[in-house]
Amino acid sequence: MESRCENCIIRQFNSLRAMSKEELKKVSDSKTTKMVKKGEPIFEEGDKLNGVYCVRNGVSKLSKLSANGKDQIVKLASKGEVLGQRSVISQESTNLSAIAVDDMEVCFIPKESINNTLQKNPNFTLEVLRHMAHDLKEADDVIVNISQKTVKQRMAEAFLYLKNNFGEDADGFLALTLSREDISNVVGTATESAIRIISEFKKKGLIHTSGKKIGIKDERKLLEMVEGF
Amino acid sequence: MESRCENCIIRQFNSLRAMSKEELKKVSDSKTTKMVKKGEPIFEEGDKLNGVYCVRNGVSKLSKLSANGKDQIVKLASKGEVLGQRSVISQESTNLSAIAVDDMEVCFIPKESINNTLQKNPNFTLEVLRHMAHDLKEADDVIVNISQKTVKQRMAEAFLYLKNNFGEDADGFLALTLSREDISNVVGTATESAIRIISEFKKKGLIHTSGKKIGIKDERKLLEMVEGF
DNA sequence: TTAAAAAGCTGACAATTGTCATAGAATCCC
DNA sequence: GGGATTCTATGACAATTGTCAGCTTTTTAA
Repeated sequence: MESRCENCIIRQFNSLRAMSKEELKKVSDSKTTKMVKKGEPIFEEGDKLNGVYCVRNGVSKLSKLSANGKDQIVKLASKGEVLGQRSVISQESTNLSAIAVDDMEVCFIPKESINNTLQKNPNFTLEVLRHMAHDLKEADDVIVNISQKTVKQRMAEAFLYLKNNFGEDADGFLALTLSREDISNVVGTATESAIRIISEFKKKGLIHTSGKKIGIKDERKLLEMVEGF
Repeated sequence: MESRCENCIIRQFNSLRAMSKEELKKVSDSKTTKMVKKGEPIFEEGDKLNGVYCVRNGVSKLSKLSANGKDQIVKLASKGEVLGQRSVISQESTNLSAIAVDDMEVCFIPKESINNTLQKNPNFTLEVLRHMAHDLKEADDVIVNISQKTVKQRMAEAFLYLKNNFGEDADGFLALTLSREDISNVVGTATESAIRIISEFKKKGLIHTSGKKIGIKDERKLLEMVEGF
């Protein structure tokens, strides 16, 4: 189901909102919509991107393969986020892979529309810049967390992050269900370690699980653990 | 010794080069130059910055304090780099401290000049954006390195990084001399671990030392170690 | 529906890394 | 110039984390 960018509410959440009506019309005329099934890539590390992808539905993991064959998930992007901006801006091939965690619906916007607007509309550029400044700050936080916190602390933090950013379903489970392997790749640890810590948290009554679903039981204690108590 | 921004060659290396003559003149009239002694802060985590700092001489470490009381060095900035951009752009207090590793000379540019140009000169904004895109890509690499490589690999990488970015002196030592503690804070490990690995590298003939100075002896083997052989 | 594949789980063990204690070397500064 | 302080270095030990192996459960697809 196609629609016009001018009317797309998703736009309210990202830098596209700083575009003028005319610019949006051009974008809308050149964009294409794409369905991506769970597990399929939107793009992969090293690809040269000819545009950016705006997430309409579903969640994507942005990850980077390390020399030892493990993926590190750097960011989870959902509705309203724009993927591939950095690559288009710096005109380099992308350093991250984007893989669907859910079934997804994304809009592809050719780089010409983006670059054109970047050069002509300072408000748009500034808006993109603000977003990127935010991402960079977050990246700094991730660096400090990974290097200074224990795996257990980072696991606790990851669960809280998932709750705060993706919410819970009707039964009190985290709305975004990740495989144990994905969780370990967010946290930056071995899958077995992640599983072990999940078992431990369950025993301690911090979380509860059902299949691969995880629910938070004692948020306060998880928070204390993140802080180091 | 004061001088005019219009004539400053440092500018060639950073986003200020995208400013027009008039804009540069305004910047030059409002800027102040400051000497910062080794060990002194330019600004500290949580400060609200009223402008950015352009490094004319010396090296600064950008670090973030973690809950366990250790600093994590996120970036080493030298001649030509602009500090505090992110904070000024997002109008938040800064998330990093900037401390002089050397004696430094920096120019302070009030945020009004920057913000004004950001709103009026798309080329400048785009240039800043490109820089930030680059920083973000580097930050992703750091995340993957820290989470997927061993301390030994990261130490080897740090030495190569120091050689490539700051060069060597006449005697073949790394031009930028960091304390063992700073090295451990770049790598994200305990100071004792860093020292132990330095000893080990010395025994294996990968590096040589003289006091706190470190020189690279076998670059190839260090590289192999980084790659995981 | 069922066989195959993938994901989840646990134990045992090894490797890595951090912590604490201590001592010598270098540096600072009065 | 000499005492105090900080930095470097190393040993001993403990804690954390990763690896491998084997088993169970869940999911996938023929």
